[in-house]
Parts: sequence; structure tokens; C-alpha cells
Amino acid sequence: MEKIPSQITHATISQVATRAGVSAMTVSRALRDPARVSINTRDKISKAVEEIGYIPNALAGRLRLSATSNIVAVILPSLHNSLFSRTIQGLSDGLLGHGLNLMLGDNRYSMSIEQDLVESFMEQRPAGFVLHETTHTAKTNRMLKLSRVPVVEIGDFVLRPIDSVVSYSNKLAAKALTMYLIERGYRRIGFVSVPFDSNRRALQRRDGYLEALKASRIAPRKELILECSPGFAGGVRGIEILMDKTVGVDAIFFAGDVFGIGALLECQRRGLRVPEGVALASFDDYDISSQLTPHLTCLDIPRHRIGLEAARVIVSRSKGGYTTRERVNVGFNVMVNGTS
Amino acid sequence: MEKIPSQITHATISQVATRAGVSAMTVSRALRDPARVSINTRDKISKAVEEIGYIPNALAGRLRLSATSNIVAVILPSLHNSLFSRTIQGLSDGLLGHGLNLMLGDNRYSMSIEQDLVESFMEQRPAGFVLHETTHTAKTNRMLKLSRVPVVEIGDFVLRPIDSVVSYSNKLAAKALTMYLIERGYRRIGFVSVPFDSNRRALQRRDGYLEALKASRIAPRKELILECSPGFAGGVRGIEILMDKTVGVDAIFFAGDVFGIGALLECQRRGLRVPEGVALASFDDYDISSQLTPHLTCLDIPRHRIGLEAARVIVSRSKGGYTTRERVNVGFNVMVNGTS
DNA sequence: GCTTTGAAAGTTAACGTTAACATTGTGGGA
DNA sequence: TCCCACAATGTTAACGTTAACTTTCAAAGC
Repeated sequence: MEKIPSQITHATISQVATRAGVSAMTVSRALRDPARVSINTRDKISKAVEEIGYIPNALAGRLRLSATSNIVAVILPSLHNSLFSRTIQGLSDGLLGHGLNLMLGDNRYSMSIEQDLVESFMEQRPAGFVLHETTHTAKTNRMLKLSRVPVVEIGDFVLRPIDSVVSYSNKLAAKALTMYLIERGYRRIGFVSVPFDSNRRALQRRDGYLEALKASRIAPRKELILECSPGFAGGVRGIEILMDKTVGVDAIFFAGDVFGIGALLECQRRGLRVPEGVALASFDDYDISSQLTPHLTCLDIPRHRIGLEAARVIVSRSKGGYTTRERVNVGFNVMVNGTS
Repeated sequence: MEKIPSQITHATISQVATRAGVSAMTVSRALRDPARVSINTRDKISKAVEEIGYIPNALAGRLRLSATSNIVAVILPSLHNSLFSRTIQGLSDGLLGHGLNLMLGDNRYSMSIEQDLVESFMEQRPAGFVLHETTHTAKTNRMLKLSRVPVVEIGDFVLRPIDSVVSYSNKLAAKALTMYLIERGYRRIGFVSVPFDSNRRALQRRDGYLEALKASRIAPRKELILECSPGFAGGVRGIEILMDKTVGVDAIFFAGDVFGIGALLECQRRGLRVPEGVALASFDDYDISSQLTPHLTCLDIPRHRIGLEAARVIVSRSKGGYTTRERVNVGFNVMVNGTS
């Protein structure tokens, strides 16, 4: 393999200016406010730009303006998850055409990695932050508040966001789906979640489940509440444990990750009829769901819209110059399908 | 909603300097090369940094160094796709700990959107580009070549990349899987792809399929080659059309998107036995596959590793200062499972 | 005691851009 | 004809940082 000294080269505005026979300032104007430059000059400049392939240096431009970069920093727990990819796509859609770009990081469900990412991203002076987590280290909070950069939290509709929030209530959603199962006649309802210590959302969902039971005067049973590690296997394990004859459940609420899908397929493998043998409900809807029979009863969370709205908040802040802390509740829908 | 003038504020190195009673240069040194500053001064500076929450301005720093930013620009066709999310995760994993961050864009399968993204990203002076597409507009090619910024193409193991390539051969992979089906005794093999005009990869895969037929002296039949729009529905449609009695196929190769999954599930719905009624094979493996019975025979493409290796190439280039054009063929595996 | 050395800190200027101000020149109104 | 207005362009300085050079000063060596 040949090794030659590499020199990343970018033309400067002065080079364009020299070539076009004008001053750098005129080039700058021609590019950003063409009306202020005569047609003749404009043409000469366009030609020069074209010839040497000039691309403005945003580092320099933004620095001069003491402005933020046109980057929006997004931090999600994981990138390997179809739910998050819907949100990312929403963000990308929402930023398209507004001159803002997406910078992405995954905190691997760790607050301290999140802190490092926020610090690293902050060095780029982003136009805004979009954070999925709603609990942060003290230092993270401090960095975000001190800079007064727009921050949108999207993982849960928290009461006291750092700045703005675009989300839904995990608690109310979990409660609503549990209530639905109860109304439907189910009384011994299992609850399968990712580990409760991994994030606040898991706890909120459990609280919602418990509230629904309480409101219906159903005594919660510890052995019906399960923590499983993420992945399809978690759903399989939920079925294994809760369908043991000695437990006796008539419905299971899978409140995390892809558990619902894993569980439904496990039931099919076991020849266990759904919902006759056991009813299933899942927190999120998945692409694949529409292809399975029966389709999972689930909560329909508008993940794409969350991305869109979060983008909108950042865009309006970055344009308006005004601080308007927004609290957008995108809500959720209980989607009744064949598994309940 | 309250509207108050927003002022994004960031402390500067001079403010830290004043507070610590030293010069800006000393602060800069204390942060980047602590050994060159006395312990006493270092402590004063750390304290000042802590107190006012100073975070260095990378825009200014990189500008001064005439260096690139620490951002790696990644452009994928779509963000809403689990295959790409594995690559993104690989990139994120590969960049972690090297001080490089991920900037992400989706070109929506359009070369002209890709061009706009490259231009917009280039303004940030990224440390490198990772592009999924391997065909670009003339202007895109020119921008990338002129800047001499490291570029890694990852969608296909092209012979003449702009710079470096980390991928596998779509053609050979398609050929290998088709050969396997032929060896297995299948002779009337359908081929279902995304539209051929949407990207080069689709054509490469068809060529691979055709080559395999030719090598085995099987005459290709036009009516066995199908173009479907992406999504599970494409797989369903593939079954609908090719399983029509008048066509007569004994195996189908689903060469794009999630067709394979859609098709397998459609077969189950129809009570069509796989592989007895028809054998199925798909281009990629999917998370969900492991949960379905039978598991799809497929090509195992190391998507995560592609991300990792692409990151490695950019990292080594951004550190080494040497241009070493790399051509990494990550290969593929024919994964024989129950559907063939 | 005087010079030498070098560690520790400071000063200057530059990276590429653009706001603010300055200059030039042309046409219209008196 | 003279002057003013204003359109077109140029000049200067600054954004925050850091490489290169300079200064300061205490300890070591003679």
C-alpha cells in the first residue's frame, strides 16, 4: 500500500477573490446576498467558485459570527433499534431544508457516556441537543443549562425538562393499555420489562401498570412482574416463566424492546393459542407486526412524529432567536388488534 | 408561552485565564499538554474551568490549526432500515474513543440529495466521509476528490472507488447464493429485487444471479425476474406473482430489502410449505429471522463490521497523516438454513 | 559571584470569514 | 454645473484558539 503525505486541501474565499479579481468581501456577499453585487461581478465570482471548487468554511464563518454551528446533536440509548431509527428518520425529515445537520451519538444506556458525548458535542457548538434520556448526571445538566443551548428531551413527557420536551407519558400509556386489558376481562396480567434500573422509563411503565391494577382493585402479584434483558429472547423467557402452570396468567403486557414479537412467535412455536390461551399486548408497534397473525395489540407511539416535532422546536429556536420552552405531548394510541 | 431573548453563551478561554490569573496561552497548554504547566497553575486553571463551566470551542481551535473538524460524515440511503442501523452502530463503535463524532444524513436514494449533503457536510470540514452509494454525480465526485478528504464507500466492493472501499461484492454474493440453490437441485429460480434503476447494487445482484444461471447452463427466463417496491409487501407480491401456477418456480431468491421475511410469512399464511412447496433465500439476514421457523437461508453480510472497518480507515487516516487508500473486502457467507 | 540553562509563563500573529465602516463612482435633481 | 444619494466595492478588525517566538527567573555549574 502506497503511503503519500496527505494534505486535505480546501480553497479559501481569498483564492476565489483573486481569481475573480475582486475582494474577499465581495465574494462573501455574492454567495450570501447576491442582490448586493452587480450581475457582472456575480458571474465572474460564480465562474471562479466553479473553477476552483470553493466550498465555504463553516468553522470560520460561524466563529466570526460568534454563532453556533448548524449541527443538531442527538443522543440516543442505542442505534441498533428500529424504534429509534423511526425517530432519527423523523429528525432528519424535520431538519431537511432548514440548513441543519444531524450529529449522532449513542450513550449505551449510560449516563456517564452521555455526559462525555454532551461535552464532546458541545465543543462543536451545536444549534441544539435532542436527548432521549430524561435523567442525566449533574454535570450534564449543568453543561446544558449554562450554555442555554436549546435542549429537547424525548424519552418521556417529564414534568420538569431541562428546557423543552417532546414526548408521551410512559406511565399513562402503560396504564391505558393495562386498563384496556382489564376492561377486556383479563385479571391475572403479567408484566415483562427491561431491567428497572436501566432507565426511568421502565419504572414509569411499571407504575402505570400498578396504577391500573389499583384503580381496578386488583391486587398486584410480585411473581407476575418480570425483568428480562433486551432482545427477542426476553419475550420468549417471559412466556416460559409466566406460562408455567403454577403462575397462572391470562394476559401479558410486554413493556419493553421487542419482547412482544418474541413472545408471540414463541406462542406460535408452542402451539399456544393467542388470545385464547393467553392474551398478549406490547408497548410499541413494529414494522413486522403487520405481517404476523394475529397482529399484536399494542401502544402506538408516534416515534416519527417525535423526531419531527423535536426538529421543529430546534429549528424555530435557531431561527427565532427567542427562548420558547415547549412542552409537546404527542400522546399515544391503544391499538386493539388480534392478540387480546 | 413566554418569549425571552435567547442568548447561547459559552465561556471563552480568556475568561478562564482572567479568573485563574494567567494568560490564555497557559490555559490552552494546561488543557492540552498539562505537563508543560506547573502543578500550582494547573490547579488554579482547573478550578476556574470548573467554576465557569468552560468547554473549548472546537470551531476556533480547528480553524487555527487549519485542520478538519473531528466529525465523520456518513451518508446512507435511508435511516429507517435495520440493516443500516447495524452499520451505523459499527461506525459508532469504531469511532468511540478516538475523539471522532458521527454526522449522519440520508440521501433518500437520490444522487442529487447526496450531492447537497456532501456539499453541506463539506462546509463543516469533516475528517472523512463514509458513503453507502458507489455512484455519484460528477459534482459530488469532484468535491470529494478535490478536497482529498478520506472517503470510504461501503455499498459495494467497487473496483475503482473514489478513495477507499470497505464492502463485499454484491455480484459475487448473489452469484454464490444462486449457485447454492442450483447445487441444491433447484432449477426454476425466481429473482425478486428492488427496482433496478434505483441503485447499482440491485443490478450487480441481478448480474450475479444471471451469471450463476449461465455457469450452470440454465436459460434465464424474463418472467422469473421481478422488480418490487421496498417493504414486506414486496415479498408478498413476489409470492403472489411467482407462485401462480402458470409460472412454475421451485425456488425464489429475494435480493432486496425485507422481501425475504415478507415472503416467508406470506407462505405461512397461505399454508404453503417451505421449502417443499417452494424454497426461499434472501440477501440479508435479519434479527427477526432467528425467531421464525424455518429460518431463512440467506447471505450473511457483516454489516456491523463494515461500519467498524470504515471507521478504522478514517481513524488511521486522520491520525497518520498519510494517504493509504484501502480496499477491504469483508466478504459474505452463504448461511444455509431451513428454507432451502 | 557570575554566567548558563531551561522550565514556566507571556506576546504576537494567524487560521477563514464577515459586520461595520470607508471609499469610489455614476446618475439625477437643483 | 454642482452636489447629493446611493449602489458597488474595498478595508479593517474581530470571532476564539494555538504555533512560534520571547521573556522571566530560579537553580545549577564554574
